[in-house]
Formats: sequence, structure tokens, C-alpha cells
Amino acid sequence: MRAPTQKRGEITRDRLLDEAELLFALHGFDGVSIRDITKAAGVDVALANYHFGSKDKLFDAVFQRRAESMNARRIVLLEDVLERYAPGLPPLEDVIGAFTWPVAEIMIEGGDGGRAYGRLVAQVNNSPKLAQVGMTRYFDPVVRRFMEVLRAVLPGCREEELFWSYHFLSGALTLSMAETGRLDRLSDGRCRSDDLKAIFARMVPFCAAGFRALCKA
Amino acid sequence: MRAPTQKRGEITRDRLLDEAELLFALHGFDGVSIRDITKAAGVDVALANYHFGSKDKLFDAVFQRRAESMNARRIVLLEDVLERYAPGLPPLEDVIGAFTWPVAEIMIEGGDGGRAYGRLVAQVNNSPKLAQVGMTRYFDPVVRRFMEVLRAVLPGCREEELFWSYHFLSGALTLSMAETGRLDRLSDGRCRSDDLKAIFARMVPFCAAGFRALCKA
DNA sequence: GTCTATAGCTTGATAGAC
DNA sequence: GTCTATCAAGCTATAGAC
Repeated sequence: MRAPTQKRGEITRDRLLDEAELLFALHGFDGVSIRDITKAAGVDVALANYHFGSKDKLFDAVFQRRAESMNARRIVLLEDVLERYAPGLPPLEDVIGAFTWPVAEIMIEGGDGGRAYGRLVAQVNNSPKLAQVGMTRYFDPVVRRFMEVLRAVLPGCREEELFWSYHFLSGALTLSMAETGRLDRLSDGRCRSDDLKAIFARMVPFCAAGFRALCKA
Repeated sequence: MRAPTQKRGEITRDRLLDEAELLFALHGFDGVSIRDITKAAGVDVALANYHFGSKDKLFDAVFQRRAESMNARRIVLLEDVLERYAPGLPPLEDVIGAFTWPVAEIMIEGGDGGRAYGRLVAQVNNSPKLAQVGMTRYFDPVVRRFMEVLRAVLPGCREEELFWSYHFLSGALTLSMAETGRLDRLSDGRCRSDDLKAIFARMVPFCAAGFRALCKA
């Protein structure tokens, strides 16, 4: 992730982002101090404020970093799917897959940081204080694009049913990103929170059936 | 909620629980100080530690308080449904309804505190640090009972599919409890996070269809 | 860009008077 | 049970030397 040609300042910046990501994901915004982060990154306390201005802005930078690549990937997969079935329309499953799969990719390929980012998004999406700013600003533009396609793929579906369906999908998706390990215990080890391929393979048919059930009514 | 015959100490205790519930729900455990809570409750700073021992234990007491009545209500509704269809088995929808509806009841009938409690559970369920203790201890015993009934109602369904289906239901349910208002904006006001009857009426068919889709495969 | 030093404030918890 | 007073530790943020 870190190019060998980076300047010292950039290395510090990236280290701070990486450690902040891990710590915020585990303890939440208020559960982590600037000191915790700079200590974990092995840099001086003052550098967090020098590079990011404030703790708030550092959090925002962490949240934004991977949101951009994830959203870009979502759009690529969506346009791919649309093209593949043009001039017809793709199955609902493929549209949902284009939305959910980039999350799995980041968490699988992004190592500890990628998994931490998933946890972070899960907490932000479920926080009344943070969801309005974080999710709305960084994710909703792409969600609106998906809603357009869903509308086309499910003709005649009422708007309310379409939005509520998305809401339930969002809940299922973000709880999966949280990787809390709760289901591991509940299922006596049969299901594992970190088995992302198992989860995402099931999330698509589960939610597709849900969308169809609501849109039928 | 507060009996007129309560002693002064009990009133203080209840006030602290009520205000802690509201504040923890909005800002999370680390976003609230003992001073914030005692100030909101109009009692002395030292009384929180006198009555509850520590901030951790106060949080735990808040979380446990409504969990007990919610779980009791879930079991009552479940046994009702089972009895109504005996010696046969109830439809999947009724079982899911017995699990989800008590949440709506508490949030609708419990006023500001009830809604705050929903937000609190949403955050705990999505937190890697808190979910293991909070959810596992207070909710999983009842969930295990529901899993037994779901197993009976969906004969031949593989265990993994059953547990993952519950996981997705849990995500949809807790995001609905969070009432973040995100969907309100996204849908340009067509859907409202606080319209609990609209949400819970749709959650049942959405998730029932999901369970059936996964168990069929 | 980095580091030292520090200002100014808030934190959880408690000892002891009432 | 309640309140005053306080402790020791933590916090964010910044001014100024290098």
C-alpha cells in the first residue's frame, strides 16, 4: 500500500490513517484518543493535528479514504452488469451483487485495515449522530444510482417498497461488515463472521427474495 | 413509569437510568460522561457511582432493564402463536412477527426512552467490542428458543442457512431500531425512520421471503 | 515536518462531612 | 442517601524551537 518513493510526511500521514482506522473501528470515535493513535503509529502526538487539523477531520479522512474506491468499484460492476444484458435488463441478483460485492472485496483484499473499515462503516451506519453526515455524504450518491436501476429491474414496484427494501439490505450488509462474532457463538461455530464469501453469497438471494416479496404486494 | 410511593433513593436511581439511556443512545458509551448524566438527571455527581458502582455497571443496568421485558414479551407472543396453530405449526411469518414485534412495542409505547433504547441496542449489536457481551448475555437465550421453532417451521433447512438468515434479520431489525433518519433523506421524505408500523409491517414479509429462499437452496 | 513543553480543561472515582 | 471537595490522570490543541 505504501510506495517506496513516498516522502517522510506522506508516510506519517498514511501511518496515522492506518492506525486510526484500526482503533476507531474497535473503540469508536470517543473511545480513542489522539495519543492512542499517534502512539500506535509511532509518531509524535502533535503530528496528528499538524496533518489533519483536528480529531474530527482525521476521522473524516479515514472514513472517506476507502469510501471512494468502494463506490468507484460499485459503479464499475454495475455498468458491467448493465452492459452485459443490454439492451435488456439484468436480473435483480446481479444488481444487488454489484452493490454488495465491493464491500467483500475491500474486506478480503484490504487486510486488517479493510476489515477494520467494514467495522467502522457498520458503526457509523447505526449511529444516529454519525449516519446523517457520514453515510449521506459519502455513500448516498451511489445508492441513488442503484435505486434507479432497481426501479427499472422491478417495474411496477411502489417507491416506498423499493426504499424499505434497500433499508433492510443496508442493515443486513452493515451487520455483516461489523464482524462481531456474535453468530459464531450462537451457532456453536457453524457460522463464522469472518467467512465473508459464505455471507455475501447468501446475502444476495436472501435480499433478492425480500425485494420481490415487498414489490409484489 | 415512576410509582408515587417510591423512596428518594429509588427515584434518583430511576432518573439516572432514564437520562443515561437517552444520552448513551445518542452519543455512545464513551461519548457521555458521568457528569453529563448526573447533570441531566438533576442529581449530584457522586450519586451515579454510589448507586451503580461504576460507569460500566450503569451502562449495563440501562441495557439490561428493557431487555428483560422485551424478551419476556417475545416468549409470550411465541407461545401464543404456537398454541394457536397446535397441533400443527404456525406460518413462518407469525414466528418472525413474534420476534420482531416486541421491539416495535417498546419503541412505540416506551416514549423517548423506548426509542432511545432501540438506538442503544442498534449500536451495541454493531460494535465488535460490545456485541459479544451485551447481545450474547441478554438476548441470545431467547434467540436460541426462536431458532428451535424456526427449525421446526422450515423442515429440511440446513443449519447454516438458518443461522445466516437470522443474522440478516438481525441486521435489518437493528438498523430499523437505530432510527438514523438516513432513509428519510434518501427517499426525499417518502419513508420515515420513525414510522415504526410501516417498517415492521414490511420487515416480516421481506425476511420471511429471505428465509425461504436460503432454505430452499 | 518534527518535536518539546505546556496551557486549559475534562475525566472517573472516592474520602469524609452531614 | 446526599453533597462538597478533591485527586490523579487523561484529554485536545497549540506555540515555539529545531
